[in-house]
Amino acid sequence: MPELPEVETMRRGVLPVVGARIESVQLVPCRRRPISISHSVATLRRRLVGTKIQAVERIGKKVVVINDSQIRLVFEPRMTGLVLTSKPPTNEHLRFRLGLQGKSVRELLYWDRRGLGLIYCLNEEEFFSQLQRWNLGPDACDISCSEFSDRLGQTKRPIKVALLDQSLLAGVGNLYASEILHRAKISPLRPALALNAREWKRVHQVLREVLDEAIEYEGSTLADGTYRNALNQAGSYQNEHRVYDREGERCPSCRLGTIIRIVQAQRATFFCPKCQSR
DNA sequence: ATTAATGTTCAGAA
DNA sequence: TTTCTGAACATTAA
Repeated sequence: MPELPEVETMRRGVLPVVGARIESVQLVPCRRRPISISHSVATLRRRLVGTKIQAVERIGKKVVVINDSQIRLVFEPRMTGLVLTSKPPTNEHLRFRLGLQGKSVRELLYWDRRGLGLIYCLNEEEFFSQLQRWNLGPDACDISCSEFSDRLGQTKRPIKVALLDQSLLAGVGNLYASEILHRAKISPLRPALALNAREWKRVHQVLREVLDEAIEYEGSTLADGTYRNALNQAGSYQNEHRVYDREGERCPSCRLGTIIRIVQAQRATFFCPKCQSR
């Protein structure tokens, strides 16, 4: 599920690799299909071994490791991927490993249970052309209110679906979209272009509140327990969810309605029909 | 024991 | 042009 808060937690968790020298690159042998990599392992080795890690950044829901020759190693965890610096949840689904030297951290690992994630190793030119292909909107953590409403307010798709469109806004996923709309008291079914300025302001404000809080709590670890931080510890924001996966429970906000689950764009949406009636 | 559902993304179709 | 559908894969709940 890694959405912005989980990916940001991963990024912060692996920051201690900055300054380390890359000693080895390993596509971990695994009886399942190997994880998708943009180039051959030989190319990765040529581009990475012997270089020093300069920075770890986040772009939308991806973690970007940059070395001192401006090669970017990009991890896209999709559904169940994790970037860690210590023991993964299981050895079985360990997919990729960087051996490190010179810092307290000895390795950077990529683990992925379902294996839907991707790893890219890109030089500057490749990175910027890939950036264009990704076509990501502004990051949900620092978009301004006017940019937010300008970009999302153009479509007649439901606001919940618009929030998930990474080309409009980067970082929000299925879980946080429901949480944000509940706090803003906006129905997920409303066409995005039908929101007025006051409503946009409210959604923009709670967007920041929810994401900042979720980062503070180190993300949400759902029932399947997949998501962990870089030290393989569960997040705790799931305890703060007001609607996500709480079908049938009393609405914690108005205390009158009951949380329901609907499907929009083939994804589960949770909301309170009482206080999110419009 | 099947079947549906799970956080994401994208190609290809409508 | 915009929006919808299904698939990639592994695991669990019904």
